[in-house]
Order: sequence, then C-alpha cells, then structure tokens
Amino acid sequence: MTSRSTDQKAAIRTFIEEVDRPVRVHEILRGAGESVPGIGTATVYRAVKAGLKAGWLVEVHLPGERSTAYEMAGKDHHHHFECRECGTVYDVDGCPGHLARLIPSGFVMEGHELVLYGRCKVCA
Amino acid sequence: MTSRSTDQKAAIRTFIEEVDRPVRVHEILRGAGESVPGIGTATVYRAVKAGLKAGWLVEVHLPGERSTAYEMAGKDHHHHFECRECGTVYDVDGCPGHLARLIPSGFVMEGHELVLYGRCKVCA
DNA sequence: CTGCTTGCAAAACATTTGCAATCCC
DNA sequence: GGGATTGCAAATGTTTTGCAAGCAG
Repeated sequence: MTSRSTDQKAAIRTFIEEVDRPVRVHEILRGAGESVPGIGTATVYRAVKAGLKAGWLVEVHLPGERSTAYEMAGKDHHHHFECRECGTVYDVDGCPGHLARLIPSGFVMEGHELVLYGRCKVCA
Repeated sequence: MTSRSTDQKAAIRTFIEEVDRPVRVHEILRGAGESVPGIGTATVYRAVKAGLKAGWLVEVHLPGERSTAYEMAGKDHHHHFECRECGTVYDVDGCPGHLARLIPSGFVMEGHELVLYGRCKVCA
C-alpha cells in the first residue's frame, strides 16, 4: 500500500511542474517520454490519478476538449483562458467572486469553474 | 445536400425543447426513443451536430462529465449549476460580468463559460 | 425515381483494468 | 523476497463513420 518512487513518476511530476500550465495526458506522455523512453499510457493515467488523490494535482476541464487537462495544485485560486487560435491555455489570476448570489435559495454552492476564451496576446 | 424532415429529427428536437435543460446523448436517446422506438445512437449524434451547425443547439461542458450535454440556443445569457449528488444540471440566470478585467492586456476575450456546483434544493 | 436518412456494425479516441514481468526497498 | 509498479493488451465508454436498406420529396 506504500508508494514507491520510480523514474516514471518523477518524470511525470517534473514535467507537469516545469510546463506550469494545464497539460493533457498525451502531452505528459510526450514530455515525460523524453526522460523515460517507453513510458506507457496507463502509467501516466495511474500517476495522474494518484496525484489527484494525493492533492498535488488538479483537473482542468476545457470546453470543446474531449480530454481532461491537469496542472499542479497549490496555486492561488485562479481560472483559465483558452486561445481559440492556438489552443494554448493560460492561467488567469483573480476571480469574479460573489457567485453564490446567482443560485436560487435552497441550493448550496460548493465550488465553481470558469473558462474565458478568445485570442491570446500572440494570436490577437 | 438539402435537409429533409423525419420523425427522428422532430422527436429529438422536441425532446430537447421540452426538458429545457442540458441533456446528454443517452438522455436524448431515451427521451426521443419513447416517440420513435428503435432510434439509433448515430442518428442522435448526427441530429445534434446538425443542430449545432444550424445554430438552434449549443454545447454545455460539465466538469467531471465524460459526455457533452446540449441545450436549446437562443436563451438569455446564463450559466449552469450541477448537483454533485444527483447529477442534474440546472440553468442559472445572471452572470458575474466584468470578466474581461481578469485577463492581461493584449488578450482579447470573446466569451466565457461558468459552471457552479454543489447540492441542489432536492439533495441539500 | 433520386439521394438524403437511418440503424447497425466497425472504427476512432479517451480512460480504465487485468496480468505477468520487473524493480524498489 | 515480497509487494508495489510498469507496459501491454483487452475492456469500457463516448463519438464518428462506412454501408446497405428505407423513406422523403
């Protein structure tokens, strides 16, 4: 039941830390694959699942994307901006706040997710 | 290239109109299947794709859901609330607004998507 | 009739799981 | 050595596409 350290896990976590933006599994596979050739898809999924449970990773859901993205947890509360031109996802600091006022009484708000989209500085 | 009217297409559109909330393909299949028994999955996907292109349908992406949901277009600007208990998705009127202030200068905002989640009135 | 539509089955993807071989401790 | 871990392949679940048969116009 104890967790062991392996080259694969290290490469996966290091890659996600270094890119510092939401990445999808196939990007992780490519990135971590440079340090550990032959790394398998299942290994990435297992590491990601473990990271979510351990709390050092969080999911990022992007409208229009069929695959889930992930980024390091522990950042300040923030949201995302997806460029419709190049597909890159940027972190956006800040939050509109006071969202609970939007829901009907009797409902309990536990969280929210916000994605802005348009064109980034490079593509505008 | 012309579009013909069929019982399947009518049933699909009618069902989505009547439920008046985001629905997934398997829900449409069940709902429209009551009017047109034997309707196929591919038919629903094709009708949905056509609806998106024609503009009377819009996609709704729900965090944590593997399948995309759809609802009628043309409603007033609104967002969604997903109950973590029963999975039902509700429309939420209103919008935090002033979101463009969150993005760095040089970026151009074209739209946004917001999903609130928690427990609905029934499950709270 | 002509050719758009449909349902079925197979194909394309994303994600998960079973398993034998392998590696950490 | 013992059990966690890995890569592969098979299994799931979602969405798309090829195709022969069926219906709208």
